[in-house]
Amino acid sequence: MFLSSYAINHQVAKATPFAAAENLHELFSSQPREHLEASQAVFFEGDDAKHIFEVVEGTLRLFRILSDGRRVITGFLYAGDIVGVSLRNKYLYGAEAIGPASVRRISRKAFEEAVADSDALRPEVFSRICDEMAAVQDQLVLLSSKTAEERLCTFLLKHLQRSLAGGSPDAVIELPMTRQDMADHLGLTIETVSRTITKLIGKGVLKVANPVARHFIRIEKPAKLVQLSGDGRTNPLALRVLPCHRGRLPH
Amino acid sequence: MFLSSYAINHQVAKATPFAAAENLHELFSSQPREHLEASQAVFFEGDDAKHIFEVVEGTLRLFRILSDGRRVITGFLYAGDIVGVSLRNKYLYGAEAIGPASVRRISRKAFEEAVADSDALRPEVFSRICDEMAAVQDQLVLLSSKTAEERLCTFLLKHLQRSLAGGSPDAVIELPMTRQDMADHLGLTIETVSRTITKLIGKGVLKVANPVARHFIRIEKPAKLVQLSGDGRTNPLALRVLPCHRGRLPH
DNA sequence: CGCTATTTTGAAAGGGCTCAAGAGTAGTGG
DNA sequence: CCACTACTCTTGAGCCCTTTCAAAATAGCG
Repeated sequence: MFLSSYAINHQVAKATPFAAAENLHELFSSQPREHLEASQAVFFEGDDAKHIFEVVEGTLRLFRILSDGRRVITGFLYAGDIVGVSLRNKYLYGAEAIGPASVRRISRKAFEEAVADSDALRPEVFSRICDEMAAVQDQLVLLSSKTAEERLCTFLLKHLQRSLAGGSPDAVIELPMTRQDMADHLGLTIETVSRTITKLIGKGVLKVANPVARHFIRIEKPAKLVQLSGDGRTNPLALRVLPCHRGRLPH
Repeated sequence: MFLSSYAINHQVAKATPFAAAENLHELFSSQPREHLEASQAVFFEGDDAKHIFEVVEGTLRLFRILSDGRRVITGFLYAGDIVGVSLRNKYLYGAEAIGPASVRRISRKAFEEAVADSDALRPEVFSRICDEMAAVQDQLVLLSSKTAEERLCTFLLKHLQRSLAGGSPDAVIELPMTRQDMADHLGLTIETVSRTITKLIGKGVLKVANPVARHFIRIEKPAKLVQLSGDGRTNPLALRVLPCHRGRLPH
């Protein structure tokens, strides 16, 4: 597994004319699919950001490694996601496949030219950047002040929403990543993740969907999940009452 | 102080022609300055993002409030910074002045038109978005796996770099925000921030520059600060050896 | 079936948090 | 000039959640 973990070879991305593209997905559709095995890297942190990638199938993890070996997973990418837009010269993080996956790529140069030429593409690029920024901001809130249980529930909730938005009828979500991946993403240890999931099962909030497939989880009480996630915003108007809140409520 | 904490009145930003602007700063320079008192809000989280702001002087804090009153400061803005670019319909966070400050604003519409029309402005907008993204990513790493001391040192180091880049000859940095602000930004409590600073003074790393001005801090041992910040990246090549690092090093 | 990787569970330790009190620092007004 | 008040910051003690270290259980795969 580890032996196969080298960055996929950079193929020559021809400077084909992308002028006709109506949306970002179309921009990639003419490019060949590149297959990735489990744990195979797409690029590394610090590499020259020469390409933009679209995930065709599978899941990717974005990560940074600290000097002492600690790993931080800044996000996950799923089919349809695009990576590399909000970067300049170097990739800010590494990207690798969690399981079998495939991507398409186009060169940054071709991408930027296509976007500059197209009035249809620019809003979509902007929209994706905004989504990415919003996601990172949410993650920042999660890491800075949520408990282990709140982090897990927030994480599961996001996956549930993604699943439901994708047209899935029931509340079963797939978590293709390992517990360690979840831990590194949520700023916890693998043991705490495991314990917290056990606790949530004990509360009847969720259930492992099938003993055969541990990575499928059924949400039994979505409302409870929302409540435990700590995201229940107060009335927005209340935010105006005391502009300069402190870290905790006055008691 | 709290009584004055209402959002500044939205003045009519005339749709003046910004076509001639060579850079983003110029875009704002024709707009009137709006003065802010301490703790006065520029906008609130959830407000319609109708304007883009440039900080002229002073420091702003960007924050989000959780349902139970906890506050997360996602970042600080200093003179020359621009806020509101990477947002869509609503502001993702509130913004308020830490001390006396002033800003200029232009409407989002005028901003977008100017950027769309100018080949000079687009790269600058993109560049600022990338910087913002890089900053949030770094903050994410900080919150997800750094100790209190590492967080403080990282924070101080960033301010030191800003100060030195600004042409300041000595290693004295100004921290206009309160300890509570720092705590809410670093995911710590005010007590831990205070204790950690005391510890760093004990180690001889820093010193309160002047008893009169507690918000000025002199860095005595910059090298030590870097070391304690935990940011010492390993050789980038080493990152390629084991693509799938775990949360901690094998022992 | 046997090996390995992953996950779960247990017990103990530790870092940061909570609660509480004290020490500076500013501003106000007599 | 000093007392009074309000606010920020510091310091102390005990506790709790998460981590650490260790081992057992489970799943995956040849």
